[in-house]
Amino acid sequence: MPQDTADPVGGRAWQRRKRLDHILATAERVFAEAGFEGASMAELAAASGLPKANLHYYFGTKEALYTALLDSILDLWLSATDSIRPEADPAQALEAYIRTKMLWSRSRPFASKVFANEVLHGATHLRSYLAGPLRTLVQEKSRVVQGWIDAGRMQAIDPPHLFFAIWAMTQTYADFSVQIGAVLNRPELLPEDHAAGTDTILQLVLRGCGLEPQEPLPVAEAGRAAVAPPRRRRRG
Amino acid sequence: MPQDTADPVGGRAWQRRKRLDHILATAERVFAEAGFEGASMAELAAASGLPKANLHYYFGTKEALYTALLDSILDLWLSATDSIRPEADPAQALEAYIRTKMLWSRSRPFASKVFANEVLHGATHLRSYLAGPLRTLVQEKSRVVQGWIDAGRMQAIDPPHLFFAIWAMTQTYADFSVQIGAVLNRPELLPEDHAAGTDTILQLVLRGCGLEPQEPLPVAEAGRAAVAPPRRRRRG
DNA sequence: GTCTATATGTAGATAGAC
DNA sequence: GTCTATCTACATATAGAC
Repeated sequence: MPQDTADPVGGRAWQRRKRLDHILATAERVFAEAGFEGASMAELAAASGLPKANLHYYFGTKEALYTALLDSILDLWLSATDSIRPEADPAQALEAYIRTKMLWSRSRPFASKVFANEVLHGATHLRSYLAGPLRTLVQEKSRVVQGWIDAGRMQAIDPPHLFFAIWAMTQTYADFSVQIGAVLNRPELLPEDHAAGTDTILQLVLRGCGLEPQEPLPVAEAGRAAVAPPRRRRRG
Repeated sequence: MPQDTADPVGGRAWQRRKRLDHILATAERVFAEAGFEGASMAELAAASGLPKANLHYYFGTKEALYTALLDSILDLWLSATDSIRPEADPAQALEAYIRTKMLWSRSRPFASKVFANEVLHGATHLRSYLAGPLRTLVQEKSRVVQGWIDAGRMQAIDPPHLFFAIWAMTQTYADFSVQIGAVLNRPELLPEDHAAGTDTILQLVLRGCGLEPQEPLPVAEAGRAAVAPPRRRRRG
């Protein structure tokens, strides 16, 4: 479609950006489902409704498209730990972090899968990110957690490994959703499955860190996994 | 495949099996690092020191080789939950399960990665396994855990989601070892990293399920308070 | 900017000598 | 059983008309 010549409000740049975003959004899904090698430019073109040549026009190579996609995902990734600050309440901060991560597993499962696939296969395109910004972030947030421990505000635990555990537990609801769905006997995960997962992770992390759940929620019995047997309250 | 007539000690069949195992062992590493699509028959042949044509002679197609590899991994997978039996002590049973899974992440990281890659990309070759034997196993073991909960022997928790959490936390030390290594600033994970991970996971799961760690380390410090921070080293 | 037609490499798979 | 040489298909990437 031909572009107009008058462009008073940045219409052209805007249209270009819109197409780039459209291609990236499509690529996120396709690369998530097939991996980098498994996805072909023909498949990406078909999925985005464009001829192959257009993808090359916009991104040059398949690898450039892929790294552009990774970059757009990383922008999102680093901002999740905002709640973990020295002055925050440990239980509230960890709960907010876990809920944020679980929300992403539900809303951006393809982004999570692309990231997982890249790390799984050696993180060739992510080495500098992992050893740079991510490592720095973990060090910084680990000092915050260690500060809480030293102040007697929570049980001692190895902070970096606590983060590894939280990442693993939350991202598994995106990366391994096929497995979880098969075990729960569902074609795909339901919101209540994510809710049950969130509750489970919160219990493990908060109790595991000596942080009793704030106050048993009045509606805590709602939203359990359908496959799970009914839950009794406490022992005794 | 032509069978020989004279085979007094099974030498030929044994040699054949030995070669198959050699190819599968090599394929486990190559498929783990590159994924199914990313690995080529030429690469597999080079890695196993055989001509390409031999791989085709033994397995027919690349996909047949891959599914044979998956089968050999699944054989291993289902046996880890043996410690979870009704009459067992919940803390000991869960600890044994977690230690077994962590041991596999250390000793068979490639197997874990192949499995992870397959699930990540839709589990095309694993659907019947996930919805069949695995689902059955989880249901069975979930009943055991629910029995412990109903008997007041542990804190209430959603059993299937507890298993998802344990799988995620333990397998991340194989599947995402590159990320963990980068954050910990190591070229590859050390035994002590796995040990620290095991301790962290055990703490989260056992305390999270209301199961105090069995016996505090014999390193004195009499009453290790539940929430107190015993972490600080000797001060002076 | 867009898209058809095509160049060029490499993949999986096999034929056939040994 | 083993391995070299080769076939066919499809991958990425591009040339060049519009």
